[in-house]
Amino acid sequence: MTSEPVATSSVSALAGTTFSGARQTAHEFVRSVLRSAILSGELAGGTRLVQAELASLLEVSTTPVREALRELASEGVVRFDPHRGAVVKELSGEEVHEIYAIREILEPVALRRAIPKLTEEVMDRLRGLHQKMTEVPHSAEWVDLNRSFHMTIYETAASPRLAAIIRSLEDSSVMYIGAFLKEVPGLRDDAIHDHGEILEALERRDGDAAAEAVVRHLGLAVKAFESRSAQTDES
Amino acid sequence: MTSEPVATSSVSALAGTTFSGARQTAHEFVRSVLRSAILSGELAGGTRLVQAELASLLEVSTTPVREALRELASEGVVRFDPHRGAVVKELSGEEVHEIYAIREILEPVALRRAIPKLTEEVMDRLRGLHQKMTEVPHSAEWVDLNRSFHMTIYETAASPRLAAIIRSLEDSSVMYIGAFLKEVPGLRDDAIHDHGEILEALERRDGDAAAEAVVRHLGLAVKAFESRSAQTDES
DNA sequence: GTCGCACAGATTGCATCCTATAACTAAATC
DNA sequence: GATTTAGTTATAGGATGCAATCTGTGCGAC
Repeated sequence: MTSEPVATSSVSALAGTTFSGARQTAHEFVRSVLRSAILSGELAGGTRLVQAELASLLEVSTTPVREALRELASEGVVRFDPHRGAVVKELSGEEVHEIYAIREILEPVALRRAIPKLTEEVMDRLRGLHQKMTEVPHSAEWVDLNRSFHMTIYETAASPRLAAIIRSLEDSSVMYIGAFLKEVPGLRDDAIHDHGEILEALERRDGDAAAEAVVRHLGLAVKAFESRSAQTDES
Repeated sequence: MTSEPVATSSVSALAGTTFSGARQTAHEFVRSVLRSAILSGELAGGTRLVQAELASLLEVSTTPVREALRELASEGVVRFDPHRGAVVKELSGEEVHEIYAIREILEPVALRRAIPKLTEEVMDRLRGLHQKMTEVPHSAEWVDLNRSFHMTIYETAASPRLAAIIRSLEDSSVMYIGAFLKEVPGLRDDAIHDHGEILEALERRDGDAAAEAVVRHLGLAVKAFESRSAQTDES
C-alpha cells in the first residue's frame, strides 16, 4: 500500500478542508467538496475514493461519506460498485460525443422556452455575467461563470426537469473535457463571442438565432475535444 | 399520534417483504422494494416515508434505508429534505406536460439511433414482448412489458446516457399517471396498435415512421391525462 | 513454469447507539 | 385574544464497532 509510482491523483488533495457544520449536513458537505474537486479536475478520472480515507481527511465518519458517494453516483460523476468501492468516472470519447449530442438537442429547446419568460432582471444578470467573463482569465472562476450564464437562461425556462437534465450533462462535460479546454488557445474568446451573440439574440427575442448560436457554441467544445484527443492518440 | 382520518396511503402496505440477502445489498433491496411500490401506485404521492418504520418493516437498519431514499431522491421519485424526511413525490400537471414534452423530443432521437443497430435477435425480443402484451390484460405486468418494449429499443441505441434519461422520465410518468391510465377504456388497445406500427416501421428500418408512431403513442398518454384531470377538476 | 487454491489484509456494508434538528404543544406575555 | 417563546417529542443525521466481501499474494500441485 505504498503510493503508486504512476501518479494517479489522490484524495489527499482534499486535506485541510473542514466541516464547520454551519447549517449544512455532513453528507452535503462531503458531496460538495467531492463534486467541486472532481469537476475542477483536482480528482482525475479513475481515482479510487476510499471511504475511510475520505472520512478521516474531512473529519467526518464513513456514513455520510457513503451517502455522498451514493448521490454522486446517481449524478453520474462517480462509479460505485457493491463491495468494490467508488472511483471517479472516466468517460470515453463516445460518451462525450453522446453527451454533447443530447445537449445540442435539449439546450436549444430550453432556450426557446426561456425567451417568453425573460424579464429585464434576468437580462441584467446575464449581461453582468457576460461582462465579468470578459474580465477574468480562464480559471475555475471563469468556468463557473460560464456555467452560471447558461444555467441562468435554462432556469428561467421554468422547466425544472429539463434544466436538471442539462445541468447534469453539463457537469459531466466539464468533468471530462473542462480540464483540457483550458489549453485550447482561442477558446475562451470564441466562447465569449458566442455568449455575446446569444445575448444579442435574446435581446431581440429571436429564438432561432439564439438556438443556432448555442449549437455552434457547443460544437466549439466538441471540436476542441476532437483535435485534442486526436493529438493525444495513444490507445 | 393517532392515524389521520383522511386516508393517505401508508408504508404498511410493504409488510411481509423480506430481505433474503442473496447477492444483493440491503440498500439495493430497500430501493427496489420502494421503487416498485411507488411506481405501481401502492405508495401514493405525498406518503411520508419514515426511516425507522421502513427499517423495521423490511427488517433492516435505518442506514440502508436512508441510502435507498437518497438514491430515490436523486432519481426524482421521492423528495428528501434535510432533517424533515422523505415523502413520495407528487407531480403537478405542468410537470407531467414537461416530462412528456421532453420525452417527445428524446425518444424519436433514441429510436433513430437504434435502427442501424437492430439485430434479428432484438427484433425477435420485441415481437415477443408485443405478442405477450396482446395476451395479458392491463395490469402491473402489462405496464412492465410496455416499459420493457420501449426500453429494449432505446437500449440498443447504444447511447447509455440517453437511455438512462428516458428511463428516468418514463419512471416519473408511470409513477404519476400510470395509476389512472388503467381506467381509460381503449388505451390498452390503442397502445398495442401503436406498438404494432412502431414494430412494423422498425422492420422496414423506417426511422421517420417509427418516430412518428412513438410521438403519437406518447400523445395518447398526455391526452388521456388531460381528459382525466379536467374531469377530476377540483382545485 | 503455470495454474489453482487458500489465507490474509484491506475495504465496504450494516447494525446499534447517541446526538442534532425540527415540528408540535402549551404557557406566558403583550 | 393573539402572538411569541419555551419545553417536549418524534424523527433524521452521524459515530462507532463488527460482519461480510473482495483482492492480492504466496504456497503447493500438476
